[in-house]
Amino acid sequence: MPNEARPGTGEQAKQLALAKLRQAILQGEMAPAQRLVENELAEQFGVTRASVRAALIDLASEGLVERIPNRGSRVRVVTVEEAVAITECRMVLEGLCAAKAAVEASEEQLERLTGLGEAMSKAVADGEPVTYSELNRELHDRILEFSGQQVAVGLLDRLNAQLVKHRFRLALRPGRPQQSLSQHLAIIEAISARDPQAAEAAARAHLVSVIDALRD
Amino acid sequence: MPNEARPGTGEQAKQLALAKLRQAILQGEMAPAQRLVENELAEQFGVTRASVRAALIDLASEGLVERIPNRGSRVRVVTVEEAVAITECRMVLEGLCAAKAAVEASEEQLERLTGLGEAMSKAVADGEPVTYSELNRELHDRILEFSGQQVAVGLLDRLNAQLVKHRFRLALRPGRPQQSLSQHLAIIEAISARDPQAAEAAARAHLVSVIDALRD
DNA sequence: GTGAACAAAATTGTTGACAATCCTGTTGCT
DNA sequence: AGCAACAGGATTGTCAACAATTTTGTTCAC
Repeated sequence: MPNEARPGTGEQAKQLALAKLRQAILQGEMAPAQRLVENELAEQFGVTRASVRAALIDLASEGLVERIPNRGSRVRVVTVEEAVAITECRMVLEGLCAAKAAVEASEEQLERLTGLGEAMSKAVADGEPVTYSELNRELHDRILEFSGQQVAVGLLDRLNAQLVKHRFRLALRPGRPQQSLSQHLAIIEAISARDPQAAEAAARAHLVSVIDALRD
Repeated sequence: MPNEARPGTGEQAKQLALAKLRQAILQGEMAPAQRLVENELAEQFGVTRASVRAALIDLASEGLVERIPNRGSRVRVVTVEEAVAITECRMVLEGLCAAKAAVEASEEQLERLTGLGEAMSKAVADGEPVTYSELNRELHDRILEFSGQQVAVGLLDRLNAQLVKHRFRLALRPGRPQQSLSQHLAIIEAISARDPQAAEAAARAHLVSVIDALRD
C-alpha cells in the first residue's frame, strides 16, 4: 500500500504531489493546523489541482491531514492524549511482532539483531544520540520485518507517520538513550532465546516507558 | 476519518459513491477480484467518474480494493493467510481495548455488558444463531466503545471491513456459538471484575480460537 | 454601538474533454 | 510454425473551466 515512492524519480503527477506533500508535512515545513489550499499547493509543486486533491485524499486516510467537506484540508495536529493512544496501539502491535519474530526469525537474522544491540551499546557509550536514534529505528524495523506480520507492519507504518513530531521531542531528551538501551537489549535477548512471551513482554515494557515519557 | 456516512441521506457525490461502492463490496455483489471500471461504476451510481475515482482511492487505503497504476482497481481478495494475520492484529488490539474497558467503564456500562451476556446465553439456548451473531457483534462494539481507545477502534474498523467474507463463513458453522459463548462470558466477567489483565487474556483467548477456526 | 441581513471573495466540489498508458488480437518476418 | 513488431480498442491519468458552498466584510436597522 504505501509504496515507498522516492520523490526524486519522475513519478506520475499525483504520486509526485503526494511525495512532496508528505515530505513537507513530515519535515515540519507546514505549521501545525496550517490550512492547505489546493490551488497554492498545485502551483507550489507544479502540478494540477486534481493531482493535489487526490494526494490530499490519500494523506487524509493516512491520518496526516484532516479534510472537512467544503472547508478544506489542514495538517492534523496530534495531541499528547492521541499520541498516548497511538503508542498504546503500537505497544500491542510491536509486542505481537516481537513474539512472532522470536518464532519465525532465521539464525542469520538473530545475529543481525545482536549486532544491532552491540552497535547501540557502543553508540550510548560514545555519547552519540543521533547514531543511537538511527539504530533504534533500524532495530524496530528489523523486528517487524523478521516477524513476517505484514498486516501489523502496515498498521504500524501508518501510526508512526502520525508521531513524527512527538518522536522527535522524545529522542532529544537527555538521559533517555541510557534508559531505553537496556530495554532494547532485553527485547533482543528474548527474541534470540526464541521466547515469544518474553519478547512480547519486553517490547511492551519498552513502549510503556515511552508512554510515560510522552506524558512529560 | 471514516465518517460513518449513511447511504440514504443526500450526501455529496463522492460520499454517496463511496457508500454505495462499500456496501456493494461488503454485501458481496462484486465478485472477488472483479475489475472495477470507473466509467461503469460512475454510470451505475449516477455520479461522475471523478467521484468514483476519489471513492476508489479511499477504499484502497481501507484495504477493500486494490489499485494498480494505469491498470485499474479490483476488489481485493483476502487469502486465508492474510485473514489469519489480520485476526492476529485484532487479537492484540481487542485485548488492549478489553483491558482498558475493565479500567475505564462505568458501572452502568458494566451492567449493559452483563445484560448482553445473558441475552447471548439465551440465544444459544434457544438455538438462534442469527440473534447470537448480532449480539456478538454488539458485544465487541460495546467493549471497544467503553474502552475509550479511539485509535484502536479506528484500526479495528478497518481490519474488520476486510474480513466480512471470512467472518460470514465462520458464523454459519454448526456448534460454533456454543464454543464461543463461554469465551465471551469470560471476557464480560473479567471486565466486570475490573481486572484488565484477565480481560486482555480472555479477549485474546477468544480470538486465538477464531484463528484456529479460520484455518479450517 | 450592536446585531442581523446581505453581498462579494475565496475555496472547494463537479463536469466533460483530452492525453498517456496498457492490454489484445493481428500481421509480417525468420 | 514460432515469435517480434504493430495497430486497435479500452481504460486510466490529467487538465482547465464551471457550479456550489462557505467565509468574510459591509451595510443597514434598531
